[in-house]
This record gives sequence, structure tokens and C-alpha cells, in this order.
Amino acid sequence: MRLHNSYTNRVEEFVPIEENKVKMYVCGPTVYDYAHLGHARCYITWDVLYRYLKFKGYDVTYCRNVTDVDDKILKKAEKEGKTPEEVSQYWYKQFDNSMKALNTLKPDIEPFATKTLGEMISIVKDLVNKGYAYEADGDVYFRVKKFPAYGNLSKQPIDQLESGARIEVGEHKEDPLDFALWKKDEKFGYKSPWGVGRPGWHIECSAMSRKYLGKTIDIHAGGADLIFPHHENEIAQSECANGCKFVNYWLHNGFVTINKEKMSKSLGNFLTIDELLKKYDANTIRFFILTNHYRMPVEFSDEALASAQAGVKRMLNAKRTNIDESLDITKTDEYKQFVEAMDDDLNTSKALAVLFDLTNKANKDEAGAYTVLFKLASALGFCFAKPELSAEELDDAVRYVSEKLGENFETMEELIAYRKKAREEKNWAVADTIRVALDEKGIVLKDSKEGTVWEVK
RNA sequence: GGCGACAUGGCCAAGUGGUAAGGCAGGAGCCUGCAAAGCUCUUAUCCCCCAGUUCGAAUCUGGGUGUCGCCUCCA
Repeated sequence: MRLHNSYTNRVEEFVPIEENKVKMYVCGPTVYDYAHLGHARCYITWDVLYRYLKFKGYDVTYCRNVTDVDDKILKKAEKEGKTPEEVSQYWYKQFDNSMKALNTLKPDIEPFATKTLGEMISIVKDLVNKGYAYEADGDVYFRVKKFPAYGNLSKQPIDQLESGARIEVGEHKEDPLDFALWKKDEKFGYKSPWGVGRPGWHIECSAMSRKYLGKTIDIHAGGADLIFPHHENEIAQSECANGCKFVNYWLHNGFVTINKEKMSKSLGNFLTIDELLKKYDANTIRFFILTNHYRMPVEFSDEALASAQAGVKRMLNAKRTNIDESLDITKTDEYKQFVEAMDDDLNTSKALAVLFDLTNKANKDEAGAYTVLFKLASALGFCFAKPELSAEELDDAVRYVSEKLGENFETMEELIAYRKKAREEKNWAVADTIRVALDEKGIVLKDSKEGTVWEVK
């Protein structure tokens, strides 16, 4: 398997540290607001990587943190008269629901920053002792110039970074490039060797990654906007504290754009996952994201989503015949093509082409095609379960059609039998009234030689 | 200004040296009472422009043009 490593800017053969085991860390959300389509792309992308690694037989440990100590959370708490915990707990639940609704797998470990403070303090102490960091009036800063590899990930020459760096009012940095490991905060802070304060954002990931996965990990992933300064700073902290390499493969996903601009909270041009799910289902959103390579920008538009919806529907509605549970799919050509595509730095658009090939074959009753399709598409996180109507909705639909006909029916079966009879008598008006009325209730009737079936639109 | 990426049919998008995958939309046909779904066929002599390397380039090199991102919180 080959993956693009942002550190070397090359596609490299993936070799895990420990044979057959993968330790992956993904920078998780700061929980203070709704997650939007940009987050969905990120977490769906890495969900697919997680699923695919498992599909390949790796024993994967996936850790994704929750940042629950942060300026924005505190601001929100103050504004709403709540505690920071109340705010972060509420928004974590929202986030968790969104992730579930998108059919992403829960990471094996989902640590909260506030529960990992001990590890953070220990790393900061270590950095101070080793001379990589210094305390200044209750703050602790990292000495960037002590770490010669600084800028390697973002490919930023240090002098360029220097020209952009500033010292904010109230900060006591030795150098504008230095960044905070710990910040004095007497109101919301925690006890530390440097007084009451709270951790800087970057140290949180270094600490949680080390605590749960170890000093050197296989994969660290996140949005491309985290490359600088977040991931650059993580490398500096972790490698100076641990004296060894931090991450073997740095993976970054591209952005979702809207009107050719990055979708982001600060620009305010975002669509929340909740809003989106009212219009499109999880499979559609996943398909939309996977049609593009994960490193490329993806332009959001309703047209693109509608196209994705039509495409994914075709795939998931493939004819379910000739299901062969005993089939060894790894022997099939399509499996080989699928794996070849996915092994090539997650070429999901190519992998989807294989799935459409299988869809066509299944629709033509080719033996085993549906079985292979089902297993491969499931490996990408597509869900084949058809939407269902509740008993109430079904009753409502039957009642609605009954009223239209001026008859009294109790069940769908009765309706379909009645329509069958009408069709045999060439009473098209009645037959079409039933079909149109059901359609209005979200039920589609499909006539074929074998009879009529109904399904949810 | 520094750094990084991208430009392929109406739309989305693979392909990165050997003659343009796939999806959506459109057209024709089959099936159907009509639909829906499905099936078959069909839609780029050409891949932003110019020059070069090569037997051969969308794919490599150089130069343009355009778009986006990072350099501040950000997935």
C-alpha cells in the first residue's frame, strides 16, 4: 500500500512499525459549535482509511482526540453563562451524533484533552528541563530555534516564518517564533508547576498521541490547514521531548470549497452536517466525498450532491440476486482492481469505478457480482440497508390512498392486490391513481413480470 | 513577498510516456398499458496556451495564463 506523506511530499510504500499493526492518530474537533461539511470530509476520509486498513487485515488502533479546552469554548461558556464542561459536553454530543449519522466508525480511543493534562504537564516539564522551553510569567513557550528541523513539514524557510511572526500584547516570548505550551489562566486554569493555567492547543495532540499510541506512531492525519502551525509544532514538541521520530506518515486531506472558497467557520460560508443530512443521506455525502481524491479540493454544489445521490442510488439498488456467501471475493478480478486502486494512495474514484462495474454485472445477474459489490462497498463505509417506513407512516400512506380511491384498505398488500386486479381489467386510471398517491407519500411502485414491489423513495 | 497545489467532454472525475476509466446529465433503442428501475448503443481525433525532449506526451522539461490553499484560529 502506498500513501502520500506530506513530510516528504512523496507517495511512499506504507510500512508499519510493527508488522500488521497500525497506530493512527487524527486531529479531532474542538467542541464548541456545529460540525460542517469540511469536517465531514476530513472524518469520512480518515474513516475510509481506517476501514480500509482493517479490510486489508491490519490490526489498527485509531485515536482521535476531542479538544475540550480552548479559547473558543471558554468564550462560549462565558457568553452563555455555562461552565466550559457544559459547553464542550453538549457540542461533543452533537459531534458524536453527526459522526454516527454519517456512518463513520467510532475511533478505538477518543481521549479528551482535559483528561490528559498530566501527560501534557509532564512533556512541558521535560521540554523545560532539556532547554527546549522556558517559563515566562506563568506562560511556557517553546524555543523554536532550538529545533533545526522546524519548518520541514510545512516547507517554510525559517526566515520567512520569522517575518510573519508577532508577539502579542501580554506575551513574554524570547523570540516571535516561539509558541505557547502553557498559558497562564487564573480563571479557568488548572494547577501546574508554572501556576494556574491551561495547555496550548498543540501540546494536547502531542500528549494524547504519546499516551495512547506511543512515542512514534505510523500515521498522523488531519486537514491540510493543520500543517502549519499545528502539526509543525507537534513535531517540534514531541521529537524534542521524546528524542525520537514522532510520525512516520503525515497524511492531509484537502478542503471543501464553496464558490471556490474554502468552507470554514471563520468565513461563515459553511453548511452544517445536520443541515446537509436533511437533504441528502449519509451514503450520498460519502459518495460525493469519495468521487474526489482526498488531497484535492472539492467544490460543494447542489448539482454535485444531486449527481452523487443519483450515482450512489444506482449502486446501492443493484439487483440482489445470485448472492453467494461462500464466495472468496479475493479471487475475483474486481477485488484485485479495487485493492490496486485503494492501495495507490486511496484512489477512491477508481475504486468507485470498479463498484459500478460490479453494479452493472449484478444487474445482469452475473454470478457473485452482488456479493463482491456488497463487500467492497461496505469496506468503504457505504450502507446497503434500505430506508424503512415506520408503522405509522405506512398506515398513513395506505389511508391516504384509500381516501383517494374512496375505498377502505388496511395494508399495502391489499392495495397492491387491488391495483393488480385493476391492471388486469385495464383500468389504468385506478392503477395510476394508486401509484401517484403512493409516490406522494414517498413510496415507489415497481411493476415487473414477477409482480409489483414497493420501496421507499 | 515566501511556500504548496491544481487546470481533462455540458457537470463531476480517473489516467502521469504508448494512443482518453467511471458517475451525473443528454440522445436512440429494448422492456413496459404507461411509468420507474434495468439492459444495449451513443456523446472529447483530444486533455488551458506556447515552445522543447521523444519513434511516440494529456502525461517529461522550460516559459506563459488562470484558479485555489497555507504563511493567524481553522478539518
